[in-house]
Order: sequence, then structure tokens, then C-alpha cells
Amino acid sequence: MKAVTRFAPSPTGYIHIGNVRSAIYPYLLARQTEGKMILRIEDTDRERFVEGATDLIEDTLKWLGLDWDEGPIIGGPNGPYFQSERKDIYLAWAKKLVNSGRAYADPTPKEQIDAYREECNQKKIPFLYRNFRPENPPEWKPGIPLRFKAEPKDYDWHDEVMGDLHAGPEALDDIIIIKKDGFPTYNFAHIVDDSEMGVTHVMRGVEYLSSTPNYLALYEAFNLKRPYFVSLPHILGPSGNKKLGKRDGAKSVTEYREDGILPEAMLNYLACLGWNDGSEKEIYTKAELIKNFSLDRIQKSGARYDETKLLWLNGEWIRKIFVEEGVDELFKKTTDFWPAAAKTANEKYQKKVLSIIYDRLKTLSDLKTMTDYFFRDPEVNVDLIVNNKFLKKLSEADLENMLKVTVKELSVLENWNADSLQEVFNRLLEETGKKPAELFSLIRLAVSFAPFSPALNLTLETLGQKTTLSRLNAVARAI
RNA sequence: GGCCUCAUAGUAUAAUGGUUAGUACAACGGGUUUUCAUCCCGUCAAUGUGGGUUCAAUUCCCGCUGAGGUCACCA
Repeated sequence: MKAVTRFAPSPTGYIHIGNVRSAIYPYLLARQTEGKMILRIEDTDRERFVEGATDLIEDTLKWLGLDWDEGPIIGGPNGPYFQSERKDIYLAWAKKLVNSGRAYADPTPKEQIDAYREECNQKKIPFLYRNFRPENPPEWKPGIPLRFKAEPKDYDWHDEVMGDLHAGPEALDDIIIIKKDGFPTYNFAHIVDDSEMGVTHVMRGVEYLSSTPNYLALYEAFNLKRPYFVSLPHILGPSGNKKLGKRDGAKSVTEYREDGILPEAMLNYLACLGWNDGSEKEIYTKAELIKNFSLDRIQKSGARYDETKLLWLNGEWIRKIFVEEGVDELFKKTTDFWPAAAKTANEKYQKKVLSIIYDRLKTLSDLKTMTDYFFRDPEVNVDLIVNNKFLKKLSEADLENMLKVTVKELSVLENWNADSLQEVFNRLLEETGKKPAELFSLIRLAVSFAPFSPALNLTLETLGQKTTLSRLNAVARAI
């Protein structure tokens, strides 16, 4: 069956990792079944509307590689895709309910409703508005909220994730479907839109589970076929068990882009947080996710967001891209992450650096701190050498001599490459009688003054003979 | 408080009415001529609790506990 799914966010700000999964799963299902993915902007709450949020949403989806078939800018046969532009449609549907006696205008002031609620709380009985229906509702006209008239009864339904569900009449109430300002509520609008747009699978967070009976009543009142319901469990914060939200500091998805996380890794991580295909596979490409995805293997319980695992996965992806697609492909993704000093370097040299450092990267932004010395001379810091755990036992004369011998050997080396450098190192070890840890630490620090670096022969090969020798000499002078 | 949902190591998960309860991340230890990382090897670590059904329960049923959601003119 071709699934028509949708991602229907409110333009209230950025998309964070706590809610982007309700875009990923609908996408995977739509692509797997060769159906359609719709982007719909639910902007009926004018109070919370944030300018530019729609762009943010689209940007996030594009970055993750999630494309859609119908939506605000690209349009489609069932537009418009901003709910605020669909007012007439909702009003027409609402009138049907008014005409069939299933909706009534409710002039009751907010204070009065609050009083009813308070009364119930005090009596410790559930607050159901249908017990307080106004006796003679006026004719419905703009400025008066419209309520659905519930018919309390039992409902049974099936959820693709949660299984068979049931709710009693106490779950049914007279929900507001059109607000005072003439805009529909989510509860009403999404049903109208999903129906008009031909959505087959309603995929959303579990928080809508408890209102589903009211939705079922609405489908019934309109004589609509029920869609498939897919309730997605929440992503929880790392420490507490709370649903991950902006208030808990949930970062926007695109913030991770700036932190050097690859979209492939992010998609992989989020898709597999709360879903697996039953195998022991950990790394999934988008194509593999589309192929293997299935609704019945979505977890029922919420999963904690664990950034450590995301970082690990990102490292895996960096290596995967390098190994499978080559340095050029990886390089394309690193553009924004090089240190300032690399700006003037040529591309070939940058790629050379990338190819010896890539397996140490957890994020692309590690490039900034890890490769600086490849692009400019580091500041000579003798303390770093003198206090090094392998070198502090050696005398200054020792260090000086080691440097001298090294410079001598390296300056006459004719074929400056990794293999011949390794031969020189082996010869130097014999000549000086020092341990590898001592000689190599000294040379490594002298050319980089970095806490870590790639294999020594590769590092020197990349830096080149001239730079290597000038740095070694600079250190020899300083000691 | 009412209603609804969920429950395997620290985390994400696999599996089965009978297994030494598997895998990955993390942690810890070890190996690869320095470091950091990769890679490899190893260690630690789980079926929330109490009943019931059964020859046998982590798996099926019930209570409890714990966690989450919802009870808006927000979505």
C-alpha cells in the first residue's frame, strides 16, 4: 500500500531532536511504499507564531535529506499547505456539523468555564465540559467558539505501535473546534486536512493518544474512514525521564550541523533511537533505512537521548565516507570546519591533511583544533617538551643532541616520503640509543606542540622537509 | 486526582514458554615502535516487585511499584 504521510509542525521555532523523529518516520514510510510525504504548516495559533520558523523547518528537513512531495513552497494538488490559508475549508466543514446538530456555539465566558473546572477539581470528579453545556446556545457566528457535541460511548481502535486500545465514555468531551478568532483548533483542523489531503497514516507523538477517542468521534460524525494511527514514543532527556524539549536545553537539529555532525549520522542515530530491524546492524544509510523500516518494530517506550552514541556514530560515518567514497567526498563536507590558517592553503594539501587525520575525528569541527599546526608554525613552548612524561628524565644536552642528529639525518634525506622517513627513524633509534617513546615524542612535539597528532612519519611527510627542518631548528635554538 | 500508555545492564536494544539472556555505546583493563584516535582482545553489567497459570515464565494473566502522557479558545 502506498502510504501518504505528513509532517505537520507548528512554526513556533526550530526543530529539535525531540520532535524531528515525527518527520523521519513518516518520511521513511512514504518512501518505502512509494507513497507521498506532505509538509503542512500548522499555524493556527497566531500567538505562538514565529517569523521565519517555516524556513527553519524546511532547512532542517533538507539538511537531514528528507524531501517532501507536497508543501508550502513546492505546492501540490491539495494546497494551500499553511493552515492559516485554509480557513474557508474548516468553516465549511464546521457548518456541516452545525447543520447535523453535532456542533454548537458556546458563548460561555472563560471565567465561567474556569469556575466549572475548579468546582470539579474540588469535588475530585473529572471535569467534562459536556456536563456544563449551555442550555440555549445561540446561533453560531464569528466571534463565538464552536464546540463539537460529544456522544459519550466506548471506543476501540488499533494503533500500529501501541496495539489494540480502548477508551470509555469519560474520554469523550465537547472539544472546541473553531476558536473565537475564527481559526480552527488542532483537534479539528488536522482531521479536515488529513482527510482532504488523503493522508493514510497519522504519525505523531504519543501525547495525542488520550485525545484519540475525540478524533474517532469526529471521523464518525463526518462519516470518514479512520486513518492508520501511529503513536511515536517520546525521546527523553539524558538525565531525567522527562520528554526532551526546548526547556531542557534540547538543541536544534541544525545546531549539530554547526558542531560538525554529519546529517547521515544524525539521521542514522535518530531513526535507530526507538526503532531497529531486529538485526545487529548499527550503521544505516538513508536508503537502507527506507528499505528496512517497519512500523511494527517501533519501540513502545520512550528512549533517552544519548549524545555519546551520536558522537560515536558520527565518527563511524566520517570513516565510512572516507573509506567508501574517498577523500574528495569527505572533503566536500568539511568546508566550514578548517582552522583560519587553512584558508590560504591549497586544496590538495588540505586533502592530504584530511586523509591522515580523518580517523581521529569525532566531529568535523575537531579539524579546527587538530590541524592548526599543519597550516602555520606553532608557538614554541619548551615547557611542553621538558615536562613531557617521557622526556622529563632526559637532560637538556640529551634533547639538544637528539634534535641535532635528527636534523642532520633529515636534511640529507632525498626521498621525503613516509617509508623513507620511517627508515630514518629506525636508524636514529639505533644511533641515539633512545627509546621510541623518547625520540618520537620529542620530534612530534617539536613540529606540532599539539597534544596529539597522526603517525609521526605521516605527519612529517605532510609537513614537508623544509617546514619540518625549520621547526626542529627553532626548537633546538630555544632549548 | 480521573483516564491512557510503558517497564531487559548506566544508555540504546535483541531473543525465547526451556538459552551460558545476544549485540552496540559508555566504563574499566590489555595489545599495535610516541601521543590522540582507529583497529584488535578481554572485564564489568540487565529481565522492577509480589502473586497466579505451567513440568518449566524474562516471555501469558492479575495486583503493586516506578516512569511518561493527557485532562487549553497549544499543538
